[in-house]
Amino acid sequence: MVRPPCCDKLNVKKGLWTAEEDAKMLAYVSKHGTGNWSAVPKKAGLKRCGKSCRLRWTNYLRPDLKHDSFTTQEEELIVKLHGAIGSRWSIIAQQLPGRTDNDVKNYWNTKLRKKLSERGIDPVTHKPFSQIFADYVNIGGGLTKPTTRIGCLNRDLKNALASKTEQFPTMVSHLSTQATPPPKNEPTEDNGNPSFELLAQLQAIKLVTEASTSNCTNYNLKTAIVSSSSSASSSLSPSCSSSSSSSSAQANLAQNFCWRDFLLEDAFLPPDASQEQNMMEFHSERFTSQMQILQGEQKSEQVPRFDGVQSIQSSNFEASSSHDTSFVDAMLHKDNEMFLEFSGLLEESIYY
DNA sequence: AAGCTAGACAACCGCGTTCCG
DNA sequence: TCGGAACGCGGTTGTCTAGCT
Repeated sequence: MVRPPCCDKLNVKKGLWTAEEDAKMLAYVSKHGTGNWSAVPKKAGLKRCGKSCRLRWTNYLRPDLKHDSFTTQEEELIVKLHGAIGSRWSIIAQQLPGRTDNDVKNYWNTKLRKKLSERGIDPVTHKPFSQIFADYVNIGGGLTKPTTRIGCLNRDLKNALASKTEQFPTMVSHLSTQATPPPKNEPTEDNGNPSFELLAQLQAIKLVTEASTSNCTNYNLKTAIVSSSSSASSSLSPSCSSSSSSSSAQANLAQNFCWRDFLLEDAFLPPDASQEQNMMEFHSERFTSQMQILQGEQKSEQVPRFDGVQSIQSSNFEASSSHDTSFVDAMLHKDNEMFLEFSGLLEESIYY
């Protein structure tokens, strides 16, 4: 890869920042503000690349950052949002004032993932492991190529399987003999469904936060959106809403999409929802305004609006249950389609 | 006391997107 | 319209530290 010009110098310093460097950085920003990071090292007298300066500022030096540990409310919000939109750390961090995407990401990777696993919940799908096991057993008999399925199981689940050997000896043994690593490009943190757009993601977050303020926390709204959002276009910028090529696809998806297919029982309920009231109301308001802006943009561009809120509220919401078509089923269906379409390629990669 | 290990977190890397001349 | 630079994001790696043997 070609290094950015600002990072091209051999004498650029790497590694941890010293207090002296921090002081220089702070002095520079307080005087000139942020922006044009490539010029910052020179102007601030730092032997760092601009990228490193920006990172240090955004992740550590910014005065509005919290440096204390995460609260229970923050923790629960992260879990809910991760369930709703996957590992979109920057978006999640926006809902946590004073936290950066790096903070949230690190906290998730070091604490929350483990915590969920210990509670018997798969941190990727946010479903109880037992349910995933049940799904697997249910579908297992009809599979012609079980090795294509196991790739869907993420490493947390596999780890959990390892620890559950006593409870599920037959299945674990089955998996251990048939498991093959997923293809390099196979998404493991999301579900591989076709893209939905930023709007759907924002609506997902709104639903999550609003659900937490009301009494309907029994519904796993977050998981409902996983399928629509976590494999959305890699770009979350508003421009993707204006993409003409995606508009028709978006309309089709909106027509064919059924939230019910992805609704599950809530796997992670806050111990005391009332504690979150203020925080959730705050986030809900923020999202309402964000939504209004986005919806305004969409109207002006004549892009069909996918109204996930209405979809859920109107008819399908009350029908959600874990015995409906599940997230795992949807993944497997997609997997089947891909296999049929690229059978030659997949055969090669699976049976090596 | 020394060595080892795991956890926490800071920082880097690579890549996609956006901006701008 | 195009190409390069800048920016932003998510995944990964590196470093430090506390606890254990």
